[in-house]
Amino acid sequence: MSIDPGELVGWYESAQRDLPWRRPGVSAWQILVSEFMLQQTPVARVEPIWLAWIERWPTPSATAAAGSAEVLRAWGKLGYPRRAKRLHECAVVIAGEYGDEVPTDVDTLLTLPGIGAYTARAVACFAYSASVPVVDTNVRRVVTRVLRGQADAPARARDLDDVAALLPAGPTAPTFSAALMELGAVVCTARAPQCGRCPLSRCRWRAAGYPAATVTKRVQRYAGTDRQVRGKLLDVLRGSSNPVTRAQLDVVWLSDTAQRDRALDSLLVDGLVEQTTDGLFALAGEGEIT
DNA sequence: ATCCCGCACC
DNA sequence: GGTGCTGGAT
Repeated sequence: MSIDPGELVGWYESAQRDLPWRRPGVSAWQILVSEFMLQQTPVARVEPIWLAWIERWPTPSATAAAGSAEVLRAWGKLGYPRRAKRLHECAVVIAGEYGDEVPTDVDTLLTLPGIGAYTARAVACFAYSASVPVVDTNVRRVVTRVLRGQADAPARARDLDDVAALLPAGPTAPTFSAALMELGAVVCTARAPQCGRCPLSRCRWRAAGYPAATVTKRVQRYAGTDRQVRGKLLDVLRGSSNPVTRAQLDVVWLSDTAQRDRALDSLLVDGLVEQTTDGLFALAGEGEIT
C-alpha cells in the first residue's frame, strides 16, 4: 500500500491555499519563522503576524538585534510565548554562529532552540528542498487512514520511517510532503473529513467503511488553568513599555492568589519575565541596549 | 463547552 | 511515554 504521488501532487497543484510563506522569494529564515508560529496556531491567526514580522525583521540578525522584549511583544496573542523566546534565541545563534544563514541539514537544525523533529524537517524540506519526511499531526492522520485504515492513532517513532517510505524519488519529494500536509489540513481533517473531495483512489480507511477512532483523546482545558493566568499576566507586560508593579499584575487574577503567584513564578523561571533591581516586573530583555 | 496539536522536560 | 504550555474560532 502506498500513496500515488501523481494523484496527490496533481490535486495540490490546483487546490493549494495561497499562503504568503509559500510564495517565491521567501527566505529560509522567513519559512522558519512561519514554522515556529504554525507549531501550535492555525494559519488564519498566523498570517497577519507573520507578514508584519518579516517586514520588520527580515533576517536572523535583525531579529536578534531587536531584543527579546520586542519579540515577545510582536508575538502578541499567538499563544505559547515560549516559542517567541526560542525563536529569538534561534535568531541569536544563527546570526552569531552560522553567518546569518539558516543551517541546511536536519541534524544541525535539531540543535537549535525551539526546533524539534517536525520543524527541523519542515525547514530542510520547504526551504532547501531536502527529501526528508515531514511529519506533523495532519500527515500522521492521513497516513494512518490511507495505509492502516484507522481513523486516528497516537504518534509513534516509526511514523518517520513510514512517511520516508512514501516519498517519491527525485525533486517532487518536497511538493509531495507539502501536499500530504495540505490534504490533512483541508480534506482529510480530524473531525469532518471531506472524503468526497479526496484525490486518492486508494484508501484503507474508506475500504474499511470509515471505522471510528478507538482511542479517546483527552481534552485540553484552558479556562481556570495556569496557562490562562500566565496569558493575562503577560498581556499586562506587553501593553506597558516600562516596568510595572506587583500590584498591577496582581489585579488580573484575584480569585486564587496562590495560583497567580505560581503563574508569575513560572514566567520568571521560563525567562519570559524578569524583575528589575527595584522590584518591578518587565518582559524579559526589556532593558537590553540594541 | 470543544477543538486545535509541536517542543521541552520529566 | 506522559504532561504542560495560549487564546481565538466555532
